[in-house]
Amino acid sequence: MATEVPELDAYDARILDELQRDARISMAELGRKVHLSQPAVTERVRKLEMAGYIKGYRAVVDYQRLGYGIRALVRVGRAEYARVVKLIEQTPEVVNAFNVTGEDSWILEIAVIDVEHLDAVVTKFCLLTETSTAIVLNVPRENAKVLPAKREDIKPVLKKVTGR
Amino acid sequence: MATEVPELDAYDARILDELQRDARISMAELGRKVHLSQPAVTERVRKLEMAGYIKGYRAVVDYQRLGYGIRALVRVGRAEYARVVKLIEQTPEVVNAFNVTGEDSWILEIAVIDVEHLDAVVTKFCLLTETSTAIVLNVPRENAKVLPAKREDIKPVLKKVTGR
DNA sequence: GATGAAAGGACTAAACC
DNA sequence: GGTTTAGTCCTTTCATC
Repeated sequence: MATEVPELDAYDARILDELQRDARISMAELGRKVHLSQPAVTERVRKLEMAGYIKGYRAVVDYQRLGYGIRALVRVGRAEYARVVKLIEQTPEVVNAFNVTGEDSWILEIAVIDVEHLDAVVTKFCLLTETSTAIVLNVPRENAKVLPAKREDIKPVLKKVTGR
Repeated sequence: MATEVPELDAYDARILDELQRDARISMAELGRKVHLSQPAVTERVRKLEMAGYIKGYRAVVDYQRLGYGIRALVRVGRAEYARVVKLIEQTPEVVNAFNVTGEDSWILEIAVIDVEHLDAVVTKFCLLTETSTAIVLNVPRENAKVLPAKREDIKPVLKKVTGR
């Protein structure tokens, strides 16, 4: 449900912001940044975790640096759901797998070493159904921070044709 | 360059693994897990950060819980590069923006509150060029862990037609 | 790289407002 | 909900092996 999130106040929003910026910040330092005492922020972070707003904390690694020279987005056509999921599970090169509406049922983000490796991974999915591969040239925005949704942030679309 | 990463040994690989699992683990605990002393892991983590293998640490938030009821992937056709980048910069709903090869120059991952909000965001890009929107139904794999690339992990493709 | 010691900072739990 | 305090644990920086 796309409800508002009235249970989150400005402190929570700032805490979520800071933890998305640097997840390894100490609770004492976080407290200083949001102007709360250390036990207070610690308790709020615990509640945000318990309520499922925060799912975890992850180190962000550099694919290129780790030897993955190519990132690609692979569109995969209609195929039996369970078969695709199983193949994804057997393919560690898939870093994100979206099941989506539309002609292409899946969009997979993969990280591979080189073209030979790309071939090996894409071929596995080609055996199921049609695929279409796009190589990532660059990523001007990656894993942007997300704040609690506020409906007033929606900028209404100006439609040329209005009713009545 | 898609080089190997010989400068990373098994300890570094385990450290990267653990920090991708839980970025807020203490250095003492991390040391216990990878069987190194605490000063030793601390130094290794510092080096991994300095060398750019680790780009940072982020809290992973739940879009749904934060009020974003819809995630979508928007394919955006050919358009002037700078104009697209500028529009992305002005659109906080874009959480990932991939500039890719192929007919669609961009694939954007967006998080929006509801259909009205989706309309507002997609329309901004429609004004530049053609777009195609696919709603995310589910995400069986999200931000999977990545380990240092090893060429021997590539499973060679069995081609039906072989040369000579 | 391990170990050990010492100082500073961070975390937890309790009492209290 | 918030703060403060006290005790414990963690981290950092030495030194030494």
